Amino acid sequence: MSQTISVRHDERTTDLPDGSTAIQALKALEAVRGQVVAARVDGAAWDLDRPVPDGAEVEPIYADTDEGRAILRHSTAHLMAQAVTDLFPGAKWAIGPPIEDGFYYDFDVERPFTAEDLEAIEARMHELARERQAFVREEVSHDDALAEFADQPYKREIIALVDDGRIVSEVDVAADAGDGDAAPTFTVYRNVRVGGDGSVEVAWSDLCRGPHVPSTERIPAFKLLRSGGAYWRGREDQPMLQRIYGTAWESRKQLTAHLEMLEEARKRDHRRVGRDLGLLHQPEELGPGLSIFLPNGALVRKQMEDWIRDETLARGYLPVYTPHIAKEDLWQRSGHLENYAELMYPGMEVEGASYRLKPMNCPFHIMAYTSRTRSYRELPIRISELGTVYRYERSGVVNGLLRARGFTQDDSHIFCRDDQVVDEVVACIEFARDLYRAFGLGEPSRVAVSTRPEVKAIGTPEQWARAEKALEEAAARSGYDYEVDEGEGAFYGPKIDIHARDAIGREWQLTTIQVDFNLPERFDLSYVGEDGAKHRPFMVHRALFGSIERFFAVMVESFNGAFPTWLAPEQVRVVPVAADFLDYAEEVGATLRAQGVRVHVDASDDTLGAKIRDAQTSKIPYTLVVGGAEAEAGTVAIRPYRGDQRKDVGLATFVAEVTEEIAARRTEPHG
RNA sequence: GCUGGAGUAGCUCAGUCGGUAGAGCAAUCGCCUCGUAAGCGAUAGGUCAGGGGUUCGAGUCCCCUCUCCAGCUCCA
Repeated sequence: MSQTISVRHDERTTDLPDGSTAIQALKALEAVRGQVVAARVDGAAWDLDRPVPDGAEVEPIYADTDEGRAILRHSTAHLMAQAVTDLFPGAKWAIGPPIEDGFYYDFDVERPFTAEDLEAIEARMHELARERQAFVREEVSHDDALAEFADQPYKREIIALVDDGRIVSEVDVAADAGDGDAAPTFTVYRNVRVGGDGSVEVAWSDLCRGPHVPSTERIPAFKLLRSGGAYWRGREDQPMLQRIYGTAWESRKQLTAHLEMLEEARKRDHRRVGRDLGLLHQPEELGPGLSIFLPNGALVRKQMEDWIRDETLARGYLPVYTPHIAKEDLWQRSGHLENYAELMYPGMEVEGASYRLKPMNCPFHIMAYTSRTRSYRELPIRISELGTVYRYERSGVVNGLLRARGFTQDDSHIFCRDDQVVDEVVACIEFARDLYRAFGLGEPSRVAVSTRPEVKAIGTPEQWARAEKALEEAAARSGYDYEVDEGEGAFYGPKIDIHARDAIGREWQLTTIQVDFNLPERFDLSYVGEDGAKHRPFMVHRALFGSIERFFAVMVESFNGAFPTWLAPEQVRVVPVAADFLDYAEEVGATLRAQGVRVHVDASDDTLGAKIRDAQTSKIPYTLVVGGAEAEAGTVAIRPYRGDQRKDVGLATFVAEVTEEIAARRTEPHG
């Protein structure tokens, strides 16, 4: 055993007494440049107060990085669990990982938490934080871990799962594998009170892999957000626990900014904005998950639909229209009754036959394909439709337009040869990219390849492997970094899902592209090849908006109802300063209308201020104020929803500007 | 589907101890005719989500159902 150890950071090395901790090493190496919460030692996350081995490469983990925040949040989860244990004696605790923007911890308690409980827990957390409790890491044996958590059944279950080599979640498993064949070592983190006289008292302990911040006072800003039920290990056959969500940040400023973002998101809710701006109506009379697009909403939607119709035609897709229902036999043959029945509305008996509302459009597009013999010369055949489908979603999941029971997909099915699949999928990804750009969403935030589900998958493993390979190849060729979501594919084939972020940073799953080798077989699809023989085509399903309704909701929330001019239901509002100038206002309106601009002349007898306010709160891109001066000179005073007013602009100039902005489908206001 | 919370005018909300329903905005009508975010006045608007129960009496207390919200699960 040597008296000194050597540590290094970047190119520097230094010697320290044996037993030196990570923070001592970092300081000795002058490697600390900010608020450090933990270290990285030879690539592994490491507590600052944990001794480092000889020869270690040591790096700081800062609080203002994703990794640093995750550690901070994980520690905050422990703090919360300690507070819950204090306030709810007998509470059993399950797991408490960091998540995007926060953390949660699941508890088994006598009754669900109330809002008042959360306030009390948060208050207790602040008290505990002020006690400056140290997080102390301790390695314990398997048996000691079992004994220590004898009255914590969920912790014991985690230990058992580790024993079995099954991992619940990377974040929470406390075992340190890597000791070869030795029994796993478990780590326990103890929250320790240090008295003024140097006495120590263990306040709370949890089985946890860590690392943690050194002390509770190093948690600068946190807030509990909500509570709700959550199944143990996420499985419906398991007991329901009570989960508390919270958020924690490296500074009060960051916390405040995050809370403001949440409030902004709440205010932007498409159900609220949709009602305020007359876009949507969801009367109870229709039933859950069903919506009316009011005229303002319908005009926005029409622009979306026009865009996708024009683009699909331009890219060689062939339009079809298909019915909303079909005989049950069709759904039998497609496999939907076998694999998708729980999401389908029940049958309607008519003239001795049972009909079903369609949950998907594929069988209809297949009927379009099989309407006559197909030649290899025709492929790929891209059948396209805005197809409205109905899915009997479980009652708890329905959510406005984001999760509806009736919705419309910009659905296409591409029938192609084996050697065309990758090209077609790449073209779909590029199409989706163009769509996101056109609608102001920027670049995709996430591209994920979903593979064969463990349950409910049809087709052979070889077919799946081939289709998954094609999708991965296409994803790679598209140039985006992609992830693989194991087991998340559709029952008939693997898929690529594309996500995008909206104006306030939230991520949405929109586009889906799926390769299907199954339906072509079920429907015995074929084309005549160059060799005169029959061949089986592949099928690519794809919906770029995903659902028009969901994408519409994302548009509403991303733009907060203030649509770019080309999408806005009312593009220009003409406001006469007084009734005397109504004639000129009508003339301005007629001029714009003649150019296809959606314009409304405010002929009410409200005051000018009230009319301006109405136009502003309606988020109309341009308000034109006209009075004597404008009528005299043939000009308008322009008040854009965003940006500065411009007076004495010639009417012809404004018409030219606004029509150009609309034609170019700009997502940023002109000028 | 599961756990919890909530439903009062078109919207946002008040309604005390169980005593018979209220405001602002919106709407309608009238006055005002206005130069850049709310002029003034009047009128109308309710099966208090629906059903049942307790009570002399229920928006209020109890039960059931529906719908919505949050979370889980699921998903475009």
